[in-house]
Amino acid sequence: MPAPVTTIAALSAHEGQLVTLRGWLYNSAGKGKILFIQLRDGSGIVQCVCNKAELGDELFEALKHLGQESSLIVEGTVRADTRSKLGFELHVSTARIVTPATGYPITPKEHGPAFLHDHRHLWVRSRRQAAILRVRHLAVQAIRNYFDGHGFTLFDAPIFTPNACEGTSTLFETDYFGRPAYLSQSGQLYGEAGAFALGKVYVFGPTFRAEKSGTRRHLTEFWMVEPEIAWAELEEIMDLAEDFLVECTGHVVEHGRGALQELERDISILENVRKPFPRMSYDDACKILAEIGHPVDPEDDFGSPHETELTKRYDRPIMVHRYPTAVKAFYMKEDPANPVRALGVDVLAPEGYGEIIGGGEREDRIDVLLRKIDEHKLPMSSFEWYLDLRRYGSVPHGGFGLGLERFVTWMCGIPHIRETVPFPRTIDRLTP
RNA sequence: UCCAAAGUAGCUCAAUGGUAGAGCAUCCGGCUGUUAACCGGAAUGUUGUAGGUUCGAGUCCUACCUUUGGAGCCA
Repeated sequence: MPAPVTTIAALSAHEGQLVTLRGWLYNSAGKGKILFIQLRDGSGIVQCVCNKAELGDELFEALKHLGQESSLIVEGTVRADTRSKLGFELHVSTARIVTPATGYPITPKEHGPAFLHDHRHLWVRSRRQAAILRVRHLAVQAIRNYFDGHGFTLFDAPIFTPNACEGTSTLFETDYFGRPAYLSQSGQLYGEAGAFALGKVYVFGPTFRAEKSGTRRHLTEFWMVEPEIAWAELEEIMDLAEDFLVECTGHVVEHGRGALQELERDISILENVRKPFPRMSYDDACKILAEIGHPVDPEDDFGSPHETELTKRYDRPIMVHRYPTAVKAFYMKEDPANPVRALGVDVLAPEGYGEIIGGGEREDRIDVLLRKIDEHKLPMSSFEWYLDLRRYGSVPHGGFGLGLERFVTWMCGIPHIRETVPFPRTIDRLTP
């Protein structure tokens, strides 16, 4: 009678018992008549001890010559052992080789990023990559939990869109039965329609940007969550962004401690993400930058080196609000107290991670909106449906967009965004 | 799009303008406590592509391709 199947993550509950594990050979080390196999099953890695005298010559020799990532099923006794990182190891009584593998390209030694990304379909098997993808999963879970638990309704926006949402970014054009269609660069305008229908909604889906940005903070395809709330003004949007980030960070830390430790993340920095986040106007941020020796032209948006210098001064995310209207999207509401400033807010993550959230209050007055569409030289006909939202019972409203991968990059404390998605799409990478 | 750097064995990298090298991976052998094991042996090359300079080019020059980092733009 075969021993019951379990997983490596659940091994501690089976100490002293005979169990079956199914997995892949992560690494092995022969020592004559004893063989150590590091078995990976997706839930963890455990050392399996094989003894020649107990397994017999034929099986022992077969296991000894098994290449990295060969799949196998092992049956053995779970034993506590202080020499194992896991605290347990499996003393193998028998094994079955499912599919032997030879020449697995990703070895335990170092590799360059181009090679690893060419083998992304295999690279995701490695400990570090698996840990990052677990953090991503927890981040998505936290985001859904937060909005679902705060009265928001999921409101899906289309991915094929007839025109630019903002008119600024470059879009991916596709052939839609003979006419052009564009991959969505934001679900926000549709989210606004949802907010006037359902009160509080969130759009959560993939977003596409054809900008030729080849930096460690950019993907051409990424996931964005965009809450949108009727009756909300800028202060309420900032309160929401703050509460949301505290909750999501807390969820990742609470449930992802093991993964974060695998990534050698300094968890104390994430535990520091508590209210209140420092809030400052763009003009005040410019003053601070000037004081610390990084002056900026206040009518121009500051760049990413300035952003980094600013965030270095704080131990938690900061919120910069009221940017110059001229550099912001047409739909952003002008500050009635100072029309050259817009009621927008960026949330900048600490440790140099920078902008993870952009949002604010939307222009709710149709006459101003008509003027802004004209000023931005956008095709009025494309926005007729959007203008209808102002024609039929417009109210103050707003929201923000969080870049999922940027949030995950920060949670993991890793240098590059491309490792936070299973198959990254960047300016020069479309495969695998 | 702009600026900078780099392309040599399956991988990571060496090689003063003068015979193409090492470690790892692979294959063979040895070892009863390894953790990126160790020891011995074997095999591994159109030096990104196309031109050019030179007696001679991996090395110098030009163009192109690819990759990496950064800027702008953004989440």
